[in-house]
Amino acid sequence: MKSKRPSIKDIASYINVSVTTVSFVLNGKGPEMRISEEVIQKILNYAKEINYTPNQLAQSLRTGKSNVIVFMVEDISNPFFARLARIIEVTAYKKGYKVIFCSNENDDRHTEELLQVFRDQKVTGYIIIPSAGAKKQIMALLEEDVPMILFDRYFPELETNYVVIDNGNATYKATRHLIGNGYRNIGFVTIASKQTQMMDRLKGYNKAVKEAKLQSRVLELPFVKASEGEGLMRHFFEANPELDAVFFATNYLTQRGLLVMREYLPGKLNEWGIMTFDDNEFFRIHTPSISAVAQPLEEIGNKLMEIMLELLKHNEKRTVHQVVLKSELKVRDSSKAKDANSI
Amino acid sequence: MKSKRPSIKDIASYINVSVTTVSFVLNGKGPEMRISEEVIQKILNYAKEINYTPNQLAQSLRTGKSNVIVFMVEDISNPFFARLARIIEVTAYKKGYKVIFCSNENDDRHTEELLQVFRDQKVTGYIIIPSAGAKKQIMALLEEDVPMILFDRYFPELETNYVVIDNGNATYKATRHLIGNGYRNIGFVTIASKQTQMMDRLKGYNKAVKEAKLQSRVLELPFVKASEGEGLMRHFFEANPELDAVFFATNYLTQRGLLVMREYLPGKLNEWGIMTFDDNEFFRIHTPSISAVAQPLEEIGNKLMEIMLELLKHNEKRTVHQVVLKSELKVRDSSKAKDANSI
DNA sequence: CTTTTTTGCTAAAACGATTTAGGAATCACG
DNA sequence: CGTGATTCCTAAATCGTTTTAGCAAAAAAG
Repeated sequence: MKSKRPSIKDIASYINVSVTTVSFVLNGKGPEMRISEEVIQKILNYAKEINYTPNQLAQSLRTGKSNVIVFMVEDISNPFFARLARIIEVTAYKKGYKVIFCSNENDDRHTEELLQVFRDQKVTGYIIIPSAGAKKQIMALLEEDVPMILFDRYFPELETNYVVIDNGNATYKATRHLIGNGYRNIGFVTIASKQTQMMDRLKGYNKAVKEAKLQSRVLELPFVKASEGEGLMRHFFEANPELDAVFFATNYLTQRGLLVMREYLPGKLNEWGIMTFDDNEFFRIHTPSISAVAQPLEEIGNKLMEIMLELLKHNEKRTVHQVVLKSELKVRDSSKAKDANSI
Repeated sequence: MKSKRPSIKDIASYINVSVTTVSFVLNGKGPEMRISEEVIQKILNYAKEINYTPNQLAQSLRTGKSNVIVFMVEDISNPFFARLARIIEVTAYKKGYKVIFCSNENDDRHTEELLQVFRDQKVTGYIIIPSAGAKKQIMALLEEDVPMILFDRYFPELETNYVVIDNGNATYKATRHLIGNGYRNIGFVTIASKQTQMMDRLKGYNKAVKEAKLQSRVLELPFVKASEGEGLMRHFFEANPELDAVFFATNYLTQRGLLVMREYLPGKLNEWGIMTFDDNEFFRIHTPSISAVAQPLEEIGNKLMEIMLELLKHNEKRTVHQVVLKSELKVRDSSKAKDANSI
């Protein structure tokens, strides 16, 4: 019952031609190789009839290409990445590629280990959020000349393909929105990081604040355990009693921050202006609903795959694809002028 | 520069033995095959020295095993699945397996298509949340006798491995908890589904309610678009003004439900008892914080991989692994007796 | 000193494709 | 008719492993 799946050989012997011929035909090289129309048709028909699909392992072994795309993010359980993964998945499968997801935990060694594994697998393409110090590994990949796209962040010194968003401008605008709604002492909570996306966000905030002649109040959390981060946030909030708004630079920080606020400064939850980077379904549900800079997930995912497919088709390294997408400010309750309420 | 990665052949010619010998040694069959200790050591040393790793494609082609584990869920962007994915990922990579994630959208055709793709790939093992009508496909896999574990739900009629949680009991207890805190008219919002996990939850609720001689008030949402679901929920809430608590049977429903409540019955948010199945970071952050039945994610993930590795080692189909894990009730503000507040 | 057994290894086929180099017929042309 | 071009196809190598079957030399047994 468990009949082996048909191979090229089966087709060959049935039609009474060589496997070479069959291979040519199935790869569309029939005409080019001057295989007669008659034979071509016979092969194609029979292949369809027995529902032939090539053994990808064999194909990969021979060609050195595996039809596997690696999608490496910081942490696949982060909703932002998970949703992106979903979008990537759909297009990839449609085009006959499989996707391997993995999380590098923003750790360079981990990144390196994973890449090592994949190198052995002749992975066809990489979509990567590089960890902070992964420049070396990315350069190595560049040298290997395998299709690769960075996203979320990139190394300005490297000529890589990338898809990012306008972090600076988005943060600038969101900060201005807060200012426009009457907030004057806006805290900015971010993590200490030299990575492009975080630097740009900080710059955007500072620009808006300076333009408005307001004071910049930044808390740069060292990359620490959640619990410690909460302590530092609390201290920051309490040490700056004049704060009337806070801007969290990533969704992760917002989660922490909201908890801290509810715990220690419950009154401020509805009083302060609150803004976050990276939207999330729960920010809509939260009371008050949280205003957010929303990354255009669909667009990012589609763009990534568009570029990837392009790279896979004709790997012309002449053109580097560098895309910056616009993000959208979702204005919700948390950033509206509170005058009405503050009776 | 781009030196080819070493193959078994390189080792063979360097040591001056046949590839057969090298293969035996590298597969630990040296002693068994009576390769001299001296040669074994030479091979192992050299292999380590040049940092040899086998070409998995070739290995897979030859052995018919691909070292790829498929992890199929409803929707990888659902936080519950994403977090589980993360846990699976860690163990799998540690053991030298790769994981391919995919989403079947709880759609049978989609499940079938995906499985078709994977069958061609000689996937080593499957961890699957089956879509409602995927019994046939699961049976087909069973026949192929490839390692497979279902989770979250299963088909009682099929003798498959599975890992699930005690849906019935957990819901029963959570409902009793609500009752114990003084709630008397508890609505149960679920989706119309004959799948084990949903049926069990409904049963658990009904049991608790009946035992307490309370009335069962169930809203079974047909599987519809979010927007329609919200309309139905709203109607349900308004048509049952005597409600004083609501139990959402999945995290997805809770999201919708909280939005509906905030929109149309804002007063009830702090008044009603609220309980949800599937915990989530945001339920902690929410005001009021939402009580939840938390699935033991770590345990589920670990158990799945434990069984999978077991199956991969000695595929003895004699024993079927069927595991039911306990879930934990996280009591938060939303289910505490509200008497104090209702001045 | 044969014969048998054990030791220590290897040749070659196989997995299922792709691709290079070329061969046999047929045809065209002078 | 001889030569060259064209048409249509194929043999065989290759990718990097695993595995079966077996061989030569040394050791043990008789």
